[in-house]
Amino acid sequence: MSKSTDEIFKNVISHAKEYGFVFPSSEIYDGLSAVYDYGQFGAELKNNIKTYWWKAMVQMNDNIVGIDSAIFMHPKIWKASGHVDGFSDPMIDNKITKKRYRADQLIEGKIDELRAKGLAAYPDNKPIDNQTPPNEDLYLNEDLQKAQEIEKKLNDLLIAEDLGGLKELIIQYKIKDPLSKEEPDWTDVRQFNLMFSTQMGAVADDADVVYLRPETAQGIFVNYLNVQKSGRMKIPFGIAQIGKAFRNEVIARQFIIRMREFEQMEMQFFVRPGTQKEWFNQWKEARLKWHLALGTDAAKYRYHEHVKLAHYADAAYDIEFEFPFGFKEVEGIHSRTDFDLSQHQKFSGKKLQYFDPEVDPDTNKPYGNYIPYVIETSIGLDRMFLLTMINAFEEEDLSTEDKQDSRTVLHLHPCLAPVKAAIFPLTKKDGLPEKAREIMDRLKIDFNIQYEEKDAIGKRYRRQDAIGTPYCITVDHQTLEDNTVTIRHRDSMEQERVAAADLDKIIGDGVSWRNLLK
RNA sequence: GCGGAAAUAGCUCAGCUGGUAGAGCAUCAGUUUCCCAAACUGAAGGCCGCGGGUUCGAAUCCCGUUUUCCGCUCCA
Repeated sequence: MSKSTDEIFKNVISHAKEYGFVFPSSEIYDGLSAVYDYGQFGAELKNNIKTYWWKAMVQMNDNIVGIDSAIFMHPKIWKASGHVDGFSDPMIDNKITKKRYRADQLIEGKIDELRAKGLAAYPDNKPIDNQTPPNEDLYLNEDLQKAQEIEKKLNDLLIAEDLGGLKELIIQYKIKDPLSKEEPDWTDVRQFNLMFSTQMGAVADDADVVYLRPETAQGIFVNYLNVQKSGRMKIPFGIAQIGKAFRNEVIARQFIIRMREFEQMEMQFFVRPGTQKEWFNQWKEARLKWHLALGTDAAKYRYHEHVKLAHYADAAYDIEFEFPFGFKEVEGIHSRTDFDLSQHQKFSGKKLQYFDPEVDPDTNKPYGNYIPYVIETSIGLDRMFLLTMINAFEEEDLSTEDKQDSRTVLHLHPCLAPVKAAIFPLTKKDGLPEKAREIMDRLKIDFNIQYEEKDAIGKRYRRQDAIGTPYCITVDHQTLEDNTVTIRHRDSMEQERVAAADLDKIIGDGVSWRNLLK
């Protein structure tokens, strides 16, 4: 990361705060780590991004519908999804090297080491899978025995969630810091629960633990049958949702890139098994197009293929954006197989099958009952927000030979801009304010409009540039005579004189969703 | 959570070896101004992050604490 890009990122953050886009949460109480609030313009921009997504996904696709599921869900859902087990890790630190490890992985490392050593004792009869000795029962040597013994203890401790036991195990078998030859000084093993839990019910004794959802997807899966039946949906079809999710990140930093409370825009697309690859490719392309339609330089985007796939996936790509601190994931497109629905079928005991009456040309019979496969598109709204801010942000040098000059401008797509137009009387007298307000009262029905009469006209233009307002309309003395105004364009800073009556159409065309969705 | 750095007006900062807080911009009121910032007059704005200690006296020295930044660790 060069200094200047680092600088830009810092400037975007302070710009976001200074102009009412993003504030640190609870700031007057010293803040709350990794939690942020969206201010007056941030909320508008965020809403506009949501609208763009919702229109592109739900409104433009007649086989996709949107839902809004609750954040609280039955605790069993997170057992079924694997989050209860997979989302909490026992961690241990070496006080000497200051390195942190997952305690279970440290022990597994020891097991692997012992195995390798033990297996080396069978030179003539190399085991095929590098794990099992040639004849386990007969020839278990000391190292292999020990490996087996530790493995069993590890599993027991993990199931019992015995953190003290894990530490004892590490000390007992003299497990070293893999990165240091020195004798390690271990801290206690601590559990990092990535899911937030809370209690349901006012009386604590009776209360069951419920989790704040760590992803919105499960709210879609558990409603899959409701939506399919009530909407008479036919495969392939999708369910979209925008909503908050919560993760207790070990380290949550880098502004709104990683927050404890964040918002996701997800769509789960249900398809016939065997067709997932084709749909996966289609959504992978469609989603990148959605990003590029905003006019972002394509070179700032790239796909990143997951080589190591999660247990439920058979393909996964991320869409990454080049932030000032490097390429980071903004959106994931994952082929989730039938894992989630199968799990929920198993844990809930409810059949989640779909009867497909279409005839398979190969067998001449209907496809019949199956659990659909799922293609997921999941975009982080807050990351999209930051991406949009960074991409739009420019400190423009307008200096001429006689005068130093610069402006800070957000080149937001007009559809996303928080304020669509600002209206200024050129001066505060001669009836210009009244005229300007009259025009504004008409425009504000359709558009988010700001009115400003304070300060020099140039200053007012620059203030609007800083929040990305695409149009500034100025009422001058000529307006009083012939009802024309000047309209000034943010990016070019050029002005034209138009009839006040044409403003609705000019602004309307400029901020129309047609520009993005056509 | 660990290590390093930082914290003074809304923002950017100054404030030397301890002597009771200052600038520019921004804000507010007014003046000026017929189209691209920083014109004029005036005003307001500070638990010097918080708590404790040393001292006659602390923004300044010491200890603790909180928050932020930069690394490390984690990331479905």
